[in-house]
Amino acid sequence: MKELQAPKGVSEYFPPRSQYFEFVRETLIESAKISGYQLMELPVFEDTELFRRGVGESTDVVSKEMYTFEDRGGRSITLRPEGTAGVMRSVIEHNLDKLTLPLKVWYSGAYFRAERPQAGRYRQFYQVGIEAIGLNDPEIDFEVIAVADRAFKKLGLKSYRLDITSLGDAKSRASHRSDLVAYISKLNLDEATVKKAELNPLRLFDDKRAQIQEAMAKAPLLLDYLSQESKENFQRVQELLQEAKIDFTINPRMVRGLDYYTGTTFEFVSEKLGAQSGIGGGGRYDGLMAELGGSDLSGIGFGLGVDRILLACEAEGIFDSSINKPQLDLFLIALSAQEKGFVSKLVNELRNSGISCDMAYGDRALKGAMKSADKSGAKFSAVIGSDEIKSGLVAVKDMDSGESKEVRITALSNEFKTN
RNA sequence: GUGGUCGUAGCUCAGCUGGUAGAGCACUCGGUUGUGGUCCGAGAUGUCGCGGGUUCGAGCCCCGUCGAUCACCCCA
Repeated sequence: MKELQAPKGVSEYFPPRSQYFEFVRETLIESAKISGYQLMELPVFEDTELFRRGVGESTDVVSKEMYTFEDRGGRSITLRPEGTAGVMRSVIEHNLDKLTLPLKVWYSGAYFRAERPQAGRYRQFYQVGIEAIGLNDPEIDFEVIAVADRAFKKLGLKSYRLDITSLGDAKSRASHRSDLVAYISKLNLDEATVKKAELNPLRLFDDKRAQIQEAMAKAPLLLDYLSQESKENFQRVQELLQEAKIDFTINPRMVRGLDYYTGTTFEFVSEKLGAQSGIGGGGRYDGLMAELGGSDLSGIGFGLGVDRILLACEAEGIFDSSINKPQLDLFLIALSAQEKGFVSKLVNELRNSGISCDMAYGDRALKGAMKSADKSGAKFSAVIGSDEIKSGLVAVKDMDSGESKEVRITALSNEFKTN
């Protein structure tokens, strides 16, 4: 029989590491929630057309990394490679853009890209994202960046940096583009690079090859082409970041892989990871909603890579002691098979009243059962034998100090509620 | 997609110039009658990723394949 294994390049989280994954994801989500963002739960597959138009044909994501297939009705379906396009589609479809703006939503889930896997780059990966839709206001740009930064700081991350730039408005980009294309046309480039430049000349800026870096050293920068309004907006975002003491570097050569970005654009990079070091990124998108058939509203958002952030946390050693908290209040042990029924009934009642507890299953000797209690991370344990059932009293042992005290069995739920 | 490295018990790894597998951790049981985390003792566990080939003989050599990983690419 063929041995079954997970498809190539997917990330999986199981105990004990899954608790860290959960902690990371929930911390990211919490930062969005306390900033007024509300949940958006969307399908993992969409009409292929959505990503073609939303993300852009010229991107690698769309042109060679999508999981696209035909469903039984002959429709072309694609597993979502990113989150923003789906959110826009849903907002338009349900007229959410007619409500009070900005509309602020968060989302979390799995995304799919058919890339060659590597540490931190998976074919199914997890993102937490937010979108603030409907207003173009530098205060919102700041808020979005701050939501991400707050989450990273809350996690305890230290070795990361924030790069920001502005891609300006359509006019700024058009005038820059013609100069940039003229500059690139004078360079002596290989065929593949020329092709890349034709799709998106900006992408030559973050080519890692030394000769390209050199060739691009004197290329015209988009930041120098910003319109007055774009310039002022970008300036204001920087001021707000400074006031909030969020460190950043202006990186005029930063390029994002998705076509829809305009205006303020940013990227968080971990210094503890290898080639796949981008732990989050995002930016403003002016034309996206209109492109997808909605009203011509602007928006800004980010996607944070949960897998990579977990990797960064581990690389910084922040899970060594702090997070591994006990999960249970109480662990019960039946001394012999005689008391098992009594204990399992008691455990069920305690759980009904909201006490987190577990019990020793199987036929382990007391020593082994105590070991299970220890492993469970329970704060307290109690052994129940015939004496306890007769007297109605049980010794509840504090697993840290080793001390125990007598508690009435019927009073157990109150005992732990007050704790 | 391109190039490189790696793949041995649940985990981390050792295995000399090819002679038919080990350590530590974890796990189970025990150290006399109902109490874990330390200590001591005992025990179980591997088709050496998979499939071919070379050889009297392969975990060690060759080819293929799958997977992981590093860089490019791309990006979360």
